Amino acid sequence: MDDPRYKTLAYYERLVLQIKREVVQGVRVPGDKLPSVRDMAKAVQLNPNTVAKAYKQLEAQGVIEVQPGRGTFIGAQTAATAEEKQRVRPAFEAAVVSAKAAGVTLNELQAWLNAQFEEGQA
Amino acid sequence: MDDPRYKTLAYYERLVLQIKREVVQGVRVPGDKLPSVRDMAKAVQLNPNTVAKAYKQLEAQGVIEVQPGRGTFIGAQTAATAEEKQRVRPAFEAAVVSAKAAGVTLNELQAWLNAQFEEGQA
DNA sequence: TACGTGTACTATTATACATAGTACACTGAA
DNA sequence: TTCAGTGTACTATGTATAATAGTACACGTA
Repeated sequence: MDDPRYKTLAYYERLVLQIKREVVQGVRVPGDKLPSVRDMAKAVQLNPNTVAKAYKQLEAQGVIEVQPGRGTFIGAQTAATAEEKQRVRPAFEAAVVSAKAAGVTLNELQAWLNAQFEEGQA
Repeated sequence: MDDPRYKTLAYYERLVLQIKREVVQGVRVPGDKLPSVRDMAKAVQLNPNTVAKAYKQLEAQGVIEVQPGRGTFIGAQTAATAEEKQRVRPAFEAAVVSAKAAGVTLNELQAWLNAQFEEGQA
């Protein structure tokens, strides 16, 4: 969250992705408390409303849980429901199509995919 | 290109993805001539400028080739350069992270990935 | 009570998207 | 040369989203 524009993702989208990465990599584990909207806003140099927007989206996707009056916490990593798969799959397939159109091979994509999951084991 | 908003992708982005799909699936092969900006605009019910924006992006990514005064053609599918990999990989990894955070397993993502490449063989 | 929490609301500014219309430079064929 | 077709460039307008600022509310805990 430093430069004027990242050209691809909005601020709140970048924050959403960053928190997802930390959860996936085990940096944040279920039950961990996230900084408050105001504290996170100071930490990442954003407006509290922008952070709230990111939190709201993460909650809608089941990544975090909001306990009114207490704060927000990392949710338990449950298996994906059919609805969640239906939400995530188009974006995944679009990324695959773009990569394939650019000339990336299946073997290479498999390597990228496995690398992402090996990170989580560490 | 039918409804008011697809909620995720802009019109020109959807057109870019659609043409990539057709190239990846073999519906359009290298050397094929794409409809002109004006004809495609009529076909997909969009403004010629919006189609031109999609064509421009496809050309920048090496998917199509513009021959001034003649038209646009599907380019030869070459191996991905280091720059192209660097452009495509972040989007792929972001999709993987979101899927993993939603609870999608590695096996399932591998299946989705393989399915996309099996389509191209048909 | 007092405090911290997420949330809701209005308002403003800036950017991107999509449209419309016009014009230009280029190529190939009549 | 002339003409049609091509991609491209430009200005302009209306809309939608993003990000900001500021204020206020309902909730749960110490």
